[in-house]
Amino acid sequence: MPELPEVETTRRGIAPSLEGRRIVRVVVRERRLRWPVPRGLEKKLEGRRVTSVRRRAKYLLIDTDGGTLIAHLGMSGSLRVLGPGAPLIAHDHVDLVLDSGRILRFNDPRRFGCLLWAGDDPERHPLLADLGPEPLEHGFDGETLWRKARGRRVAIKLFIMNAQVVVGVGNIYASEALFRAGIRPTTPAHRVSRARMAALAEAIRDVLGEAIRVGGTTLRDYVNPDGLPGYFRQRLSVYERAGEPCRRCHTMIRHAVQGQRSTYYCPTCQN
DNA sequence: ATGGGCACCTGGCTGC
DNA sequence: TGCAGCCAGGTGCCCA
Repeated sequence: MPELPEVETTRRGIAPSLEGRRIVRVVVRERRLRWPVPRGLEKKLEGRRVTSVRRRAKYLLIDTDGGTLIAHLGMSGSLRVLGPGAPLIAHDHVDLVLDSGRILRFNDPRRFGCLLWAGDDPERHPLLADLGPEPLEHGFDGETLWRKARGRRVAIKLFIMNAQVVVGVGNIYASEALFRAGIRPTTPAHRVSRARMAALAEAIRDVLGEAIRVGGTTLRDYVNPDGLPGYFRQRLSVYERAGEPCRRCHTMIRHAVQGQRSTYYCPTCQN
């Protein structure tokens, strides 16, 4: 569920409670996530001190003085920081108990998320090794996009959702960024001009940045580590607005399916 | 190498 | 009220 803004909001929410704290106990109630929670993860983590909490793409990297825990929230996962003795609810799969008494609790109804051990140098982990640039950092611009699009006939929406092209752009923000850039989602990637790729890169940065600033998008069940929703939903231009008027030109927003996923666009503003 | 489709899972909503 | 069917913030993997 969470895209980059929701993962970043999660990171900012949990980091202050984790950094500098020691993990005193790890409780795994359900190992069957996207990949099984490794046997022995408890032993790896117990007694370790958290040094930092970082994000790469939609992965959270919890660095300790003895290696790094990789966490992914999948479609329905969340991490919350709770007080001692907080009651369990359905799908509370894993707890990291801290020396402060607080608990970092991983909940994931659909179990598409994962918790994996990366040891030192997590960047070399197979899941992270081949990732493209971070959209909010230097090294991502229209030129990068344009170059990678040479010879690529895939639809531009699928192209920007490809983590080898750029990371962190999921289904909501792909539609939103294409609306802002005025590009039809079905346009083959290699047909998008340099100038429009520049506009698209800027739109991606803008929409992700704005979403982070308001705590991400809550459509159904996303909550940040304090249990609060994100407020970007009311700023969505097209996502889940099929049949409603475009905020810019009042044409009805349209729905389409690409790669078995919903796409939304304005047929007038996006060409 | 590229593109397309499937799989993994639970829960909420819709319509008969 | 019950239930089948459809849909959902992701992404690795298999096949042509």
